[in-house]
Amino acid sequence: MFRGITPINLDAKGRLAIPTRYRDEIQDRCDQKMVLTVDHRERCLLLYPQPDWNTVEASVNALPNTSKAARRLQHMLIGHASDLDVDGSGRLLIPALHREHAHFEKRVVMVGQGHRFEIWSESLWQAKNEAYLAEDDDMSGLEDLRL
Amino acid sequence: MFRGITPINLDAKGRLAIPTRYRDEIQDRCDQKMVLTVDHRERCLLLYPQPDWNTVEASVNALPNTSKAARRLQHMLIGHASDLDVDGSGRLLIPALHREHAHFEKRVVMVGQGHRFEIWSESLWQAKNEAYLAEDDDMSGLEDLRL
DNA sequence: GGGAAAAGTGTCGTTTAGTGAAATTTAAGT
DNA sequence: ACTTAAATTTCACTAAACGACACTTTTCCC
Repeated sequence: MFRGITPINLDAKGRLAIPTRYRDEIQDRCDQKMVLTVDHRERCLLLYPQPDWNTVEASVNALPNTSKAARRLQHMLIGHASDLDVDGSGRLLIPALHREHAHFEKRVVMVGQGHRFEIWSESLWQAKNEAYLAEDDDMSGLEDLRL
Repeated sequence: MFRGITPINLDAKGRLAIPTRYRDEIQDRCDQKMVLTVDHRERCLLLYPQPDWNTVEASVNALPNTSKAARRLQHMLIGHASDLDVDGSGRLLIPALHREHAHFEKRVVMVGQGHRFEIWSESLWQAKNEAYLAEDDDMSGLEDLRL
């Protein structure tokens, strides 16, 4: 399980060095084979170990393509999915289009989300957090939740 | 399986250079013989290895042609299909009519979609993505989906 | 039918981006 | 505090993509 948030500097070629504490698990789980795609509602990227991605892809593809929401998901998630290999130094080259899509400059944050990671431009991430704090706290539908 | 998204510049004659990472697979799969057609609901082109196209064509032809939707599919997909050979430098000449249909200028993106590719004008692709991000997030019917 | 122009094809050279390795810096353990 | 190991940054090399050029073929017009 991936958890925690790590700030990372991309290098001059747009490569992202994976935090050391995740490397063993990634090695075990997918033999360095990852899949990068975009989030369909936020300007951030999603990084899956390949086996986990395969299940996501299968369930998205199984949706009825009469549904508009389903086609949107298929277009965004599947359309942007790219296979990436972790190199010998534990780095991933983020394709140029993905960097542009998520407005990456030098500093990004890598956010563990269980079986996948979110990757944000640091400035967008901060803005997002500020926005959440400022928002009204509408917890309707979540009344039974104990935090 | 074709996966990933690649930006490409068409040359002055409207030729598209296939990304090298796909070339071996295309060579194996169809001996450089591809089929290009148009999508029936988006302004983009679809590129199949010839054997994959043959199965698509067969199943579209098998549809009852009493159905209006079926005739539309046959008209669009089969009507616009054209055989293309990858040249010695790994390039495809996109016929002028297809370029016009999909509003190609210099920059296009090639999107791997499993057994086929979508090819978009870069500006249309970006516009489509922005539209999706801006859209209201109506996920009704997809409540059980785990991404 | 001949000529010219346009469209198509192939090759080459330059530039840019991707890859891998090396070296310096940081951290950790003795 | 010093040694060792590890991680990150920098540099150098390789390969792919781009643009340019030249040659071939077809088509349209005279």
